[in-house]
Amino acid sequence: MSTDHSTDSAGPAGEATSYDVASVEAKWQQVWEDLQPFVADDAAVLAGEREKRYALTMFPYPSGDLHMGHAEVTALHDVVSRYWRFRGYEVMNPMGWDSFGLPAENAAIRNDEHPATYTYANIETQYDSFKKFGLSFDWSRRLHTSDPEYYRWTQWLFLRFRERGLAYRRNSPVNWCPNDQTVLANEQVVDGTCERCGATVTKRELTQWYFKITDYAQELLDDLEVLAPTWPDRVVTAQRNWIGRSEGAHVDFVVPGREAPLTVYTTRPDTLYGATFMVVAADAALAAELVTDEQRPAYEAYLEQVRTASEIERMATDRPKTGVFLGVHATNPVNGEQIPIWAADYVLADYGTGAIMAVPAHDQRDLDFAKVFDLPVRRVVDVPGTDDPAVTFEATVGDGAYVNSPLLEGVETKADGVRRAIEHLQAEGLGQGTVNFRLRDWLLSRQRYWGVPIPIVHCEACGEVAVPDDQLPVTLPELRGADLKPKGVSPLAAATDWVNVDCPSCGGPATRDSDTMDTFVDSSWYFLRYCSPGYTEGPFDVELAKAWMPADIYIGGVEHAVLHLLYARFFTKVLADMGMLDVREPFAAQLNQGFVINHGKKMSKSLGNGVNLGAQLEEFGVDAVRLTLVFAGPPEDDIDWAEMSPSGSLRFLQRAWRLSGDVTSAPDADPATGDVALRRVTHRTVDDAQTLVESHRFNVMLARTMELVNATRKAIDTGVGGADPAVREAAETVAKLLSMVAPYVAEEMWERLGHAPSVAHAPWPVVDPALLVEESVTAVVQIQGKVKARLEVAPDITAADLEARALADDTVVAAIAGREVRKVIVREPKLVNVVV
RNA sequence: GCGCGAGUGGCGGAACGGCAGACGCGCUGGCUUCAGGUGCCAGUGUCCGAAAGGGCGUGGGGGUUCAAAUCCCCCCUCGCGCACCA
Repeated sequence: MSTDHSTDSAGPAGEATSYDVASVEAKWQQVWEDLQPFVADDAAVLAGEREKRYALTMFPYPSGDLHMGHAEVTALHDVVSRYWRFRGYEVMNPMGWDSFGLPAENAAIRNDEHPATYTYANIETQYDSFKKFGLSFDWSRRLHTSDPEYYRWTQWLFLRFRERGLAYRRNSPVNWCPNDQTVLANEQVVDGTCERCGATVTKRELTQWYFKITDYAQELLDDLEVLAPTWPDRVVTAQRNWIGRSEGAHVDFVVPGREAPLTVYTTRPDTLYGATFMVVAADAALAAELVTDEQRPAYEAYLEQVRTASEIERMATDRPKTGVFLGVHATNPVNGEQIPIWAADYVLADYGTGAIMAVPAHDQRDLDFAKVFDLPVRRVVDVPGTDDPAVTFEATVGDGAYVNSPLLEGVETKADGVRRAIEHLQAEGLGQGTVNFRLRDWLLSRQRYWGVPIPIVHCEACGEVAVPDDQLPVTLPELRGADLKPKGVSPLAAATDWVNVDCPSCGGPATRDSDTMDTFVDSSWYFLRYCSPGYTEGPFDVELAKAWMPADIYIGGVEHAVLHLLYARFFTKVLADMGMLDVREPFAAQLNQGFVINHGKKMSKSLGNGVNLGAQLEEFGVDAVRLTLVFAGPPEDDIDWAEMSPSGSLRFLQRAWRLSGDVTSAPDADPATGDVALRRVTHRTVDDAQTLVESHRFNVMLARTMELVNATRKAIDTGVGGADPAVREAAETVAKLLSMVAPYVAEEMWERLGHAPSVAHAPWPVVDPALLVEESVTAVVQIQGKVKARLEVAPDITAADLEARALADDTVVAAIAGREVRKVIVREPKLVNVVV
């Protein structure tokens, strides 16, 4: 189908009735290129000449060309940034590429080439598409995280973090993706599978680099309160859950024959009398150490079984509990009872102390375990309305009277019980009140090629040695094709020329760390680099970052609710502690756009239901596609492209454009001499548009713009006519409002209205408050809350007058029909409610 | 299981506690047109009615209020997030 929506056809007066989309796009792309209208002026902001606004959108990964999702998010971004520019702010509006990562590496293996080939070719494709899309980005700030000039500073930051004890190496079981042959951060494991490729994740014991994000757990949690008013609830909640703060106690259990006590973390120290056994994580070192020789074969067999079980199996909550007795006992500190210590996989090695006291009566998981292995169940809280869990096998968790608990006699609530128990434990030196977090340290090592090399050298004599700052960047060796195939260790390890170096410290033989960094490291600070992209003295110019930060809005997908957004917050806090930033939160406000879906389903290659952005642009033009995306509904909602009408959008744009041909007054005509009724509509529309854009209700802003177009059309055809200056004012206002969404047609209108480009440089219409006051308003009269009559009244009518007019109205009198008027509520000038 | 969020015409969606359905899509009829498309005019929640007019209507039930799509409680449905975190 090759529908031509843009053929000029002659109207009755020989006037063109539509514009040609393709030629208009070509024309204005060239003009914008020449004008360079969107470069942010650092000097103006540093000097305090203009207030700054920093509009940020999550930068894309360069896989293929842009798709509908990119189109939507950048269309929304452009509304905000163009609006801010209109309102006189100095707007920074950058874009770049998150260009390290696996897809490029996999493509390189497939095509026997270097990952950079795929990466930079796609970047150029996307760059051209962004330009065609008419976005007002400041391309002078363009960056790519895979450029050595960029990743030099990623390495620099890593070294600074390490100096502060915030980057460290340790040996521990890690999530391993057998397909990508690399480790994954906890955050990248989704339902036991690799977030990227979907392969079932397994565990491996490896020495890996970590960022100590847990040092900032409390602050990351606390500052969510600050963000809550301007961040989406779901993001704040997701982060709060992810950080997972809980309050409880460490309790020491003496293990006879062992010097150190076995310490557990519990949120229910008040149920200590009900602890009838203990469980240690099967894969924790502790379990291997505690097990008796007699039980060792059984334990090792169990451990083997646990290790080979996939994450998916392990995480299935309804699967029967498994475990093995370790052959040892511990002493319950409050009653001296000897209780058995078991190993099981339902206890996690890396949460709390990796060991728990099991209170089966009041914890369902412990009860399930007790049931399987026939361990005793002792109720210590008598929760009203429940039966003994030992009988029902339903653990109880509510408040109740403590039983079998001498220390807690007379205590009635859980909160009091916990408090009393902690006081006792602390007084007796048996334990400590404490706080625990679910958040783990961020595992950043990756055994892949296309990422930032970790700037560390391992020397036999000196150990771990940082590459000196003046030797940064540690650049990637040139590897391609089959060299990059995953082999369980980083491909860099095989590049012997690159790996073998002299120790920077002693000059002896040493090897480079051959892992690369998680690409989330790259994206944790790119928004700072935008502030001074060419800076060579550090990752960013501190003065400029202080001037531009925080980003006033961050637009992007909600899929980054925990990963990227938490990491970026962490980096910002560390950099603030280093004195390089004076904000502790990077993103003042956030907007999560919905997905563009098709026929009710997420677009995907496997479903084959993708909508090709390029084809849509070809058929309807950039403006119509952008208008469709922004008008579809609230930005947070999903858009089902199958239910949208880009052809309707184009029809509207043609209708708006036609206005500009019907204005016959001079460009400098004084609007004050124009028709007041139309001027009222214009000024009311501008006033509303401001509120609507600021509250991100862009779809309603467009609805108002459509109403203004309709009103202007009516004025031209059946009202004051095209020569009235109010018509010019209205048409110019349409061009400006529309330019935030449909820049091509807006420029075209602006030019046709006799102005020099660009409409983006035109002043925002100043709202005349006098024109916001309506000549008359429609007051409704309700009887018992039902509307019975409407009255045209002056906006400044008094309550008494309005009531009198309402009660004198014929239909009102008839509706009251002699009944007794009990009460009259008057909300002048809009409403009267009569209660009879 | 826990936590968020959302339910409004045929559809996307509007609506400071105060006229429900703005704006648009679609559809129906008419004008323009050789024709299709475009453009223009009128209509379009639902029920009764020829009309005037009236009844009913924002997932269901209850409540607060002169007045509830909007606030409160309970329930249902859908979507999303987290999930053996002691």
